[in-house]
Amino acid sequence: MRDVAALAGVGLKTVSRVINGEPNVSVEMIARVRSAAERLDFQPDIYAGNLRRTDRKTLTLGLVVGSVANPFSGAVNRGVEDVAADRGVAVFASSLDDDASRETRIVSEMLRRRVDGLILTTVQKNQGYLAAAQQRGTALVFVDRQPTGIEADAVVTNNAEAAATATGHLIAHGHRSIAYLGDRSELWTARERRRGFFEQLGAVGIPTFGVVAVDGLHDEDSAFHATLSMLGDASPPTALFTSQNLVTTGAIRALRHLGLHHRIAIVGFDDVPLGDMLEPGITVMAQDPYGMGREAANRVFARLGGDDSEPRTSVIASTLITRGSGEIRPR
Amino acid sequence: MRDVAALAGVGLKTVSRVINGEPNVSVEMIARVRSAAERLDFQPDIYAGNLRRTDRKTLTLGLVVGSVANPFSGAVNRGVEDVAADRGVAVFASSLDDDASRETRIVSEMLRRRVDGLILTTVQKNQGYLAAAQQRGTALVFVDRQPTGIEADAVVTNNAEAAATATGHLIAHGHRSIAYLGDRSELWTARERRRGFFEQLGAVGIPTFGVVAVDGLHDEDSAFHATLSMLGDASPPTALFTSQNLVTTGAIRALRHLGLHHRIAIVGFDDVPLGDMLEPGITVMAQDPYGMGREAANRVFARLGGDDSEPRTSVIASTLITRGSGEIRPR
DNA sequence: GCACCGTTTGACAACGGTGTCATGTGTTAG
DNA sequence: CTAACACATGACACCGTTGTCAAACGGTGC
Repeated sequence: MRDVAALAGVGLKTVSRVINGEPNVSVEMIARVRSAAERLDFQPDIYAGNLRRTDRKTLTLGLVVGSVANPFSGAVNRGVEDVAADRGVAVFASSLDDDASRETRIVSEMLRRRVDGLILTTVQKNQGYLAAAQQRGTALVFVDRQPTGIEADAVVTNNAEAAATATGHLIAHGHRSIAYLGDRSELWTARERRRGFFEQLGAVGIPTFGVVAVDGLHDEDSAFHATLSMLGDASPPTALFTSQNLVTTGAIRALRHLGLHHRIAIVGFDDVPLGDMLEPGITVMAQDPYGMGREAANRVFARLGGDDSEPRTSVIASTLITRGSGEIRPR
Repeated sequence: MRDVAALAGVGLKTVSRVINGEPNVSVEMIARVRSAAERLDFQPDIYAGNLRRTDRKTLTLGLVVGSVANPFSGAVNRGVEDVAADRGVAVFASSLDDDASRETRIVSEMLRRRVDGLILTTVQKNQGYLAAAQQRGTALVFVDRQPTGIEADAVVTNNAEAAATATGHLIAHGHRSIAYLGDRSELWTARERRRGFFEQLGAVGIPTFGVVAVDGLHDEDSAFHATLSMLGDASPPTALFTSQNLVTTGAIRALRHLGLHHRIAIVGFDDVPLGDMLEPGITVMAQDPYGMGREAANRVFARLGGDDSEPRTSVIASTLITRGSGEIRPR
């Protein structure tokens, strides 16, 4: 900037004024500074400016998700980005792989970069360590998770309700013996879906003590093997409820492996890519990750804009998409 | 930091020394500063430090991709992130949607944030506008694109060669009438794949003037309709080569819509999620986006580390995955 | 006892910008 | 003609941190 000022033969502050479009600068000055800036390809350093600026905004958001390579996280990321981009805000995304030990490190890395807000899909049991950052003005929004040990906004799917609806769908098609294939129970979403599943069974009077339920499935492979061994039992279930997309594909793989994909019903939580083109098509309870990302970003900007109402939890509805696999009736 | 110094009753510089682990500080000082920093939950401002620091590194990378919601881009993103995270570098990802007008804005936004390096999947015809940034020391690496108007590293798939191999695979299964369904020809990758396709036809003596080729397909819908109208012709092709994953799924949808998915062969460029579970399974030429991301990040860090050799293009091989759809023989 | 040296510490300037304020200039009202 | 005022401009301090340098201190060798 000094170079620009020198080249244009004006004071530093005048350059600053022109660059930031402040009023009370003569047209001649504006032209001179503009052309000098152009010639030097001057780009103001956003962080240097923020050092002195009173609002202290870095126009930066941190997003912590499972993995940026996961389609669910990708859609959340995109939702956040779209809202942020409208305000000239850039987004740091970081993958956690559901590894609690990485969480603290990643978050602290982002705080060192003075992000204005953090959107988090946390895995640690307690998020109390974020209180200091929140106190200092960092906007905190949890997405697909309910925070523990701290009061903050959250954006979640109607997990229990949606799981109950999905389960009800199987029951409505005549199933009484439905197995549950779930993710690791440390995850709040997994517990909620499990709860919805069992509550629905209870609601229609299906005894829950005999229900086959496997937890702790976190990838295709573990789901594949869990499904195989489950269906090898003496009295296998007539339908499966899978609580997450990787678990769903793993289970489908197992059904096909055994040639049972036209006989055993399955409803998955979370949409599966190309789920409509399989045979049968995969019936799913589809979440709206893009909408969740948008809502989370909107909450962040509302907080940054001064909204100091009570922390609120936005619930984003999911939709049952029937494609065939959930409508198979038991023999 | 001033607060920490005051609380510990030491000078500013001493705090700085402790935080950065510089030598020649007494153990007693270290303990006093540490505990004060702890009590205030002090996080150094990385950008303020970089202002004065001589190396001037923000430990930040910019990544410009098609869309963070696209699985290909997601995998690239993850590859970049994994390499960057090892060095404590954070990644800004931004989606372009192949919209040339957004490119300049997004890049300039990143330069204002003083990213150490930029990894770009550009769409504009010319990247000469990046020369000034490159001059100033920003490491530039193009991924899935060959730069024009500037000399810089690139990481690409062996597009032409892989397209030729895929085409050869169809020819080897008896096809002589193969249609080409391609992306917009402004994209370098689309042109390369088209070239590989036609060169392979030429190589085995199939006259190319009669070949049905459609360009400009950029989403499922356009590919769906292009495929429908193509197969409604008097003498439809016996096989399809689709140059991109969305085009592939659009074409598959059309084949199923017409009930031709077991009669017309198809080989897609770029892998399709769950491609192995369709019937028939989808034969694809799978790229390695994760590997591309890693390689791109490695190139960036090599340049930042002082490597000033000639710009080089890394070619990442792709793999033909046969699953059924590419092995259908013509009637 | 004194010069010399290495270690520990803090004062101060600097990084690239912005906020504040004073100064200079031209215009308008009385 | 002068006071009052709005506009245009730049000098200067400051944001949070690190590089440089000098000062204070204790130990060592002569």
